[in-house]
Amino acid sequence: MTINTPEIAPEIRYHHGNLRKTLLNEAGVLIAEQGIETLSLRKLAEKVGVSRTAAYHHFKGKDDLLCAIAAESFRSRRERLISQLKGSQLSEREKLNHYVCDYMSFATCNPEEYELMFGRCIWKQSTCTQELQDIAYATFQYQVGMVEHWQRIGLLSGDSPVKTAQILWGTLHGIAKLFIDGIYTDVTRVEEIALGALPMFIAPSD
Amino acid sequence: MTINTPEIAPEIRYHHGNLRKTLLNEAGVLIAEQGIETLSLRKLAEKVGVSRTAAYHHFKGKDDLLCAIAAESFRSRRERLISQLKGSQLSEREKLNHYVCDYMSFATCNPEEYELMFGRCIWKQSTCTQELQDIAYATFQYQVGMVEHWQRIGLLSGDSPVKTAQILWGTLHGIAKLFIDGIYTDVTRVEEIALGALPMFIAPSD
DNA sequence: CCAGCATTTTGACAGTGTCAAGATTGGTTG
DNA sequence: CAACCAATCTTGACACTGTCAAAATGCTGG
Repeated sequence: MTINTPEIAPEIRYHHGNLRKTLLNEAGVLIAEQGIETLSLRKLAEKVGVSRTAAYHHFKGKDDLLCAIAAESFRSRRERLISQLKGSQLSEREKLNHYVCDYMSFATCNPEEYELMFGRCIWKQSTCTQELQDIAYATFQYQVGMVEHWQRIGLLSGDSPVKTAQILWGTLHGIAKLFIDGIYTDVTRVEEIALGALPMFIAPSD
Repeated sequence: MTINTPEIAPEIRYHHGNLRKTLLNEAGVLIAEQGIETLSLRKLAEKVGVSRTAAYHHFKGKDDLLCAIAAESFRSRRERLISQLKGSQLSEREKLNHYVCDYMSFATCNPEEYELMFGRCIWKQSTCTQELQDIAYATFQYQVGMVEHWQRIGLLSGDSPVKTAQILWGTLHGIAKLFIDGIYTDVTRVEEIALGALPMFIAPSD
């Protein structure tokens, strides 16, 4: 029995093996494809090939699953931020430009993932996971650090790094959201608008 | 017949009389109280004292009802904008300040209404009413006109009025949304942040 | 080999939006 | 005044949804 390798020929078994990770992955695919509000645990279970309530032994409920996906997104986003600014022979001004473009590109290319990370469906509930809160706060803090650095070298204006970071983030977030939510329809100009907003933050040279 | 005044003693009648308006009003109350995603047509019908599917003879469906509420909000918002800037002995700079504060105040004091007007639940669907599109576009155009005026008198910087209006609106919208959606929790500082962003748009006073 | 435990399933319940068909009423026309 | 008709509302039903309790199943340590 079970001489056939189960990972090469994953036939239907009662114990899935790594259902939690599979659920997270497939849920991410479904969300990206069909949107975050039309995701249902039942559709997800059917797609994975498992019973309706199987997910409840790996997550406390739907919100818990969404929080786990969002936390994973924050982790990957934070690592991308770090790797982008570490090894690079770009000038600081180019790095700032690149950061803005990358932020808008991520938002417009992965609108449902962005909505999940920064949308109300997670944060408005009081059921927000501590894990998610931690990684999200860490990511924001890292961005505050970036702003602080750009202020120190005289690239960005403004007094308080936190305040400046809040305004900068708010601006990018607002423009992105107006597109993602379908109020602005011309997606090709989202980066253009964001870059147009950037000079307001730049300190007057000399 | 009908000597007894039906508006003073509104006993239960088969024909409600003005169900459409009542549904709109009560739906607005429910949304403001309990949030937009927890609004259900059945709860609404029960509150109004009518059958589950009565609303379907006045609206094509839930989306249609939401669009009608949002359209009404846009109308009232537009009128408020106009009346604020018309009769007022404030300086133009004070008017701009007032506009920003009022925008943030409206968003934070009526978060669910704001979410309904500018959130994805309406605009992402393809079922957006033509009436809603028209009044929303008119409202935005009015704001573009305001920006154009402030640019002409040298108060606001930037070249294209549309572009500047997009960035300004995006900034206010982003900050408001970060609060409304529960990412920023300190609501008392939302106006402070928005006013802190404003100087970036102000033209340098030669 | 078997008991215990983690995992998965089945059954069920309360909600939801929405459609079709029937019931009631008010206004209009003969 | 009466009869009809269209507008309005209700009842019934269906397919979904999230979630819990109890039963079934498979893995694993003793």
